[in-house]
Amino acid sequence: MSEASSAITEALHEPGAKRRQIRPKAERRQQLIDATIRCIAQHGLSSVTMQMVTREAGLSVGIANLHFQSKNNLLNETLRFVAEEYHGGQIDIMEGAGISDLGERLDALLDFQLGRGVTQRQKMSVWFAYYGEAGARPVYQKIVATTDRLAAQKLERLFSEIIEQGGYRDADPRELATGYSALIDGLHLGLLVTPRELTKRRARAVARDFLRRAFPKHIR
Amino acid sequence: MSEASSAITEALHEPGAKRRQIRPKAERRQQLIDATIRCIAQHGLSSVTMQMVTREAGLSVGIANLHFQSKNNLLNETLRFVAEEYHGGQIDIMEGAGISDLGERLDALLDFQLGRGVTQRQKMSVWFAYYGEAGARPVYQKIVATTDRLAAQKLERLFSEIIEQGGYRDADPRELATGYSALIDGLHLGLLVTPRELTKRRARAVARDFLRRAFPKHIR
DNA sequence: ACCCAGAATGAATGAATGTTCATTCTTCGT
DNA sequence: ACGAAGAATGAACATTCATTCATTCTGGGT
Repeated sequence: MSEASSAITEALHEPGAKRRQIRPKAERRQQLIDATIRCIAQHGLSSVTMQMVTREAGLSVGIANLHFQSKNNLLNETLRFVAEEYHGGQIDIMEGAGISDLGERLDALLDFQLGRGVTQRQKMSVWFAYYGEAGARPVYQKIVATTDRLAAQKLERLFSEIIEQGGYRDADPRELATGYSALIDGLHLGLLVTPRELTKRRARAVARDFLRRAFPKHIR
Repeated sequence: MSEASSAITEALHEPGAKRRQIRPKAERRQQLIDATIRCIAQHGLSSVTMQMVTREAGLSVGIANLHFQSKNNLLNETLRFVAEEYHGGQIDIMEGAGISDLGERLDALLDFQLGRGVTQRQKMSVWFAYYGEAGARPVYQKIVATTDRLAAQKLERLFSEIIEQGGYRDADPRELATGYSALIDGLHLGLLVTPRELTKRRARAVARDFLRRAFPKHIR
């Protein structure tokens, strides 16, 4: 305190002084969404405040309502972003992603789902924070539903191809796809809630085991 | 308003008039926990207020802080109740429950996990509402951890017995137990978030399929 | 019939939070 | 160099919520 602002002009040049910067709307929006994700992960969806988010973003409180109209809208857009990032990544892999061998493609999918990018606590926290509220908020259900359905269809098709290629008997692609998706979700949940019991390595092994039982010729 | 209380003594006999009742502490606590569950399911954990809960319970606002010391404590106790109900039910079945045949016991477990009692939207909502916050609140992790670990051990032991009895090769009880638990959690999540896509009937079929692949001699 | 321990009430309180908006500041085109 | 468009700020405001506590009421014991 004692060393602060001996002169007003001085303040602009002080170490901690943040110069007001003007940036395009899109950039600020992303900045705020990223800050929201970090806040949800650290404090939980129910205790996130606008002040918290804007401080985390290094911005003032007014700006959030400037770019998003309300807190609710900011939260919705954040969910949309996370959902599209997650499902979008999956879809890219399932559609091909330069991998022609179906077994390898499955492996790539598993890597994405339980690898670095997605399994960061941050993203998982956000994911389940919204899921937790989804029962009471149809808005959240609707936001996820679109991309979710698309990803489910792609997975079903991939499984279909694999089943045909491998000539697997008694394998229903829809049932297996539902099971696999649920298994991945459940593993994410375990990683989040009981990280002591379930390591990322074990989660991977469990998921691979599921795939191996279903498609033994394709996985290891 | 116009017809209300023409005389003070009258008020006590009016149709809507609720007479103050004194009940033992334990009963009031349960009453409040039940109301909390309904409120979380209907409005979401983040928008539950004390006024909401006490109104739902048909009691005054002061009483919640009389029996639980704070809102946080009420929420903690509610989670503890739900966790014990769910895991306790599972453990009872796995420990025997009068069913000697292991395959039938597995079926009973599945019935409990995806049957009427647990799959009620109410209970699922509550379950995942807390999970959503668990990443940021170690308290919730700790509350669930105890019963959760116990249930996991019992499941592992049940699977061990089945593996031995069936002489299944390449079946690791721990891995299978982790996978099955995760699958059930994931299915619950699907039932909650996308009830249109996933029916209870299909969820059951998916879970049975998992068990059949692992223990073909025991399941159908 | 009466009494009192303690259960129940709800208005009052203070703290926290979302939203607004008058004002300040940057940038860019001219 | 200048001015305008609009990006950014944060103090102020209204609302909502958890918590408190002085007061009222109930029912079992005597």
